[in-house]
Amino acid sequence: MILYDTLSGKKKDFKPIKEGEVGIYYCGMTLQEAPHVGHMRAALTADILNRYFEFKGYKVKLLVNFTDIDDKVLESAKLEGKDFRELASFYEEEYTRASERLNIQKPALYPRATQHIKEIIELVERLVEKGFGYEVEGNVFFRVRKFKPYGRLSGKKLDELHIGARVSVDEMKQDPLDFALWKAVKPGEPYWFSPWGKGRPGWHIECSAMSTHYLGETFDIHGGGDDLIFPHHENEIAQAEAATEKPLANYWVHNAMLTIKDEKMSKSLQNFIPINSLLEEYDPNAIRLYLLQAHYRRQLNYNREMLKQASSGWEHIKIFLERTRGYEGKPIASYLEEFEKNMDDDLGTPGAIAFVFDLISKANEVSKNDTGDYRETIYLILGTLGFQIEHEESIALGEVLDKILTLRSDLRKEGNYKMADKIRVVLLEAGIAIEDTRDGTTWRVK
RNA sequence: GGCGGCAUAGCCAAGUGGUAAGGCGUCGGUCUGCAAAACCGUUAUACCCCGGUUCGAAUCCGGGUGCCGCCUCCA
Repeated sequence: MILYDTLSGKKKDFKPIKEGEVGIYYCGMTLQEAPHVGHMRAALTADILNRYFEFKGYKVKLLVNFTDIDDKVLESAKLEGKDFRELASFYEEEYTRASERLNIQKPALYPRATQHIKEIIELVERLVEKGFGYEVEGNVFFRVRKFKPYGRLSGKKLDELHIGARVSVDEMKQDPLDFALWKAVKPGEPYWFSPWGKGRPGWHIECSAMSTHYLGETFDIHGGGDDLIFPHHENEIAQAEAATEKPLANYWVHNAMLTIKDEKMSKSLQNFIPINSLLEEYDPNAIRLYLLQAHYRRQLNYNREMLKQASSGWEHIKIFLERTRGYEGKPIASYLEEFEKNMDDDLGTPGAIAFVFDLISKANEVSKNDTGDYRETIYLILGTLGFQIEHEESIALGEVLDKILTLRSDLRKEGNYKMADKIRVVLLEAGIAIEDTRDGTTWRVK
């Protein structure tokens, strides 16, 4: 399996640290705003890593973190007149609700910054001891220029950074590039006790502390949105590697941004689509299809038309599965290999999905006896890609519909189309679409 | 200004040296009381432009043009 690694700028063959196991840390979100489609693209990328490694037989340990304390959270809480904990919990709940609906497999853990203050303080202490951190009036800063590899991940040069910089001027910093590991408490703010007095963690430190705490000083994959490459992940590397003198992660995976009208979807631009409102309008599987039909490293534009297209595409798949309901068989090995060939190349979900459509066409050509094998193959692939296929229709509903449809069939034989059509309309109103085909009448839940 | 990425049909999107996947839409056909769906077929002499390398390039090299991301909080 090959993965593109941001640090080396190349596709690299994946080799786990421990045979058969993979540890992944994927940056979730800062709990300051409603989760939007862009956040879900990241969550989905992590989900595909999670599911696909599992499919390949790995034991996966995936962590998706929440930053529930920092400047932005406090600011947002103040604005909404809420306690920051209340605010964070609220958005976290929104996030997990959307994740569930999108059938995103639960990570091993959703670690939160406020639950790891102890680990954070320990890491900051270590950095201070080694001379990478320095304390000024209860604040602790990271000495960026002392960490030589700084800028390697993002390909930035310190002096160039300086030029275009809008680096915050802070009298207390020895160098404008330095960033906060620990912030002294300000009036009215929440705080924790530390060797430097009352205060709270800086923005980047929690990820370094939590990832190494759960996954070890060096782990397999670290991921996140590509807007986090700088400064967030750059700083994470600096903090962790200055302390441990070991690489933080072997592979850096970054998903590209979602844009809307050719602009990045983000809070500051006020152009984001909350995922939960989108979920009210579209089938979660259609949203998943929309996102997975583009490669995760390619910027993707959002608009209604594309969601509509994805909805039609999903209908197509769904109808095939419903039409072949009850067909039995076993997955076809050569086709699964084809699927893997796509996925092994840096998570080629677009190719994998195109292949599913191909398989559906093929399934239509083969004899009824073989259809089951195709169905099972398609089913397995879709499941690995995280599509949710409800396969247990209510028996009672099925029985009732069978009776009604038999009755309607009699009416049609008698030429009573008026009544037959009326039944169709009424059922549609109840959410059941029926279709008359050569082999009889079929039904499906709309 | 620095760094990175992208440019493929009406829309979306794969493909990174061997002659253009797939989806949506369109059009035609089969089926059908009608409807819907399904199925079959159709839809890029061609991959932003100009040069070059090669038997051969969307794919490699050079030069343009346009768009986006990061350099500040952001998935």
